[in-house]
Amino acid sequence: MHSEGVASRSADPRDSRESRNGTPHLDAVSLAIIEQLQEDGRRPYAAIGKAVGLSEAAVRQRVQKLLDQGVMQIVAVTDPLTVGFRRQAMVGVNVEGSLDPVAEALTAMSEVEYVVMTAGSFDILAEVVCEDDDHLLDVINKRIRALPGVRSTESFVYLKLKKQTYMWGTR
Amino acid sequence: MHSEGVASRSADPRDSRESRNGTPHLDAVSLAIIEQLQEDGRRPYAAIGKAVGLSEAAVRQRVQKLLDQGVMQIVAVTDPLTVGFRRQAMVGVNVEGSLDPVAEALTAMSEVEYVVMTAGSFDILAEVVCEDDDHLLDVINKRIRALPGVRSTESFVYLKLKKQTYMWGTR
DNA sequence: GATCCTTGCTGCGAAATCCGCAAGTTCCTG
DNA sequence: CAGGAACTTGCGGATTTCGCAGCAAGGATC
Repeated sequence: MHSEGVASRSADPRDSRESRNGTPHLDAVSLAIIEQLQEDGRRPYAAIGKAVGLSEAAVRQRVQKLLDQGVMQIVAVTDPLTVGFRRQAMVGVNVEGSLDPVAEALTAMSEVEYVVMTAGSFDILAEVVCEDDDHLLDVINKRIRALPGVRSTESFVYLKLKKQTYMWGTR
Repeated sequence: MHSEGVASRSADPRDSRESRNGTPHLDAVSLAIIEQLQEDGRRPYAAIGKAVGLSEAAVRQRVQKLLDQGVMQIVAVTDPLTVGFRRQAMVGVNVEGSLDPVAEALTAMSEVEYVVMTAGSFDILAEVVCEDDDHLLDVINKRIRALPGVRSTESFVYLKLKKQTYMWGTR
């Protein structure tokens, strides 16, 4: 009952509650704004406002807030291959002891694009982006396996990237 | 000798050659433009031009071409959790027969964000983004495992996303 | 080597957008 | 009821975007 439509005047951008990790919930209007910017990160505020039923100024304020809160970022994304990174791999890591130090160390590596803790036969999955085979080998064998707490790793070298989307909420 | 500096007038944006898959190579200036837009996808062309040593119009043309060619896209990216997708998983898939049909089928699913063919103990890795446990269960057990050619799957449910970057080339 | 053609860059107005601000309204909360 | 938050409308001025004409460099052709 707190939002009878996308253009409802009483919609609260933060939707009162907060989720467990402290990140704010988003109402339908902010979702719609994000979807607009997922289609085109440079779309003008007025056009977004027309699409979601808000004034240009309001959209501007919302976008700024979403960016400040870190809920969303507007960036250029590329196919790594095109930009000169020819070897990528997903690395499954098994850890003994606490996961956090290992995850932190992985996060600190510039070659590591993606770090996620998982349930399953790996404790951590990390995506590595490298310039060539030597570089990849170096990162996996010399740096990741050398981290204290790392019991074992398994690598999945990328052969072909088939899909890469950034369209959460746009379906 | 075809590029003695970032601001060189004779730098060829396509760098003459093409890579094996037909995607054009990028010269240093285009790389620099991409880096600027990776920091802020809405940065004005004039500011980028100042940073990379090009006129505003030239930057505009280059960016447009990069977008048209599909080398880069400017989009809003979010943490899926914040946008209401509470369950994510990486799914390793083993296939009997040819990989392509399976990869295509995965690519066609809206819940699948990421599909990559790999070397290693999985043939394909797919990242799945779902709203809740039921949704995730449905996608993995009913839809992915049901695909013809899928021999087995193994799931890694995400517990915590530690890092997510889009900064290829920005190091 | 002269010519043609393509590509990329510059420079420049005109149009559109962004940005900050102020006043007024509505709704919710303490 | 007072206070706060969010939105709207309206407004200029600064900035940015956009389209176009002109020019220079490089390659291809004859």
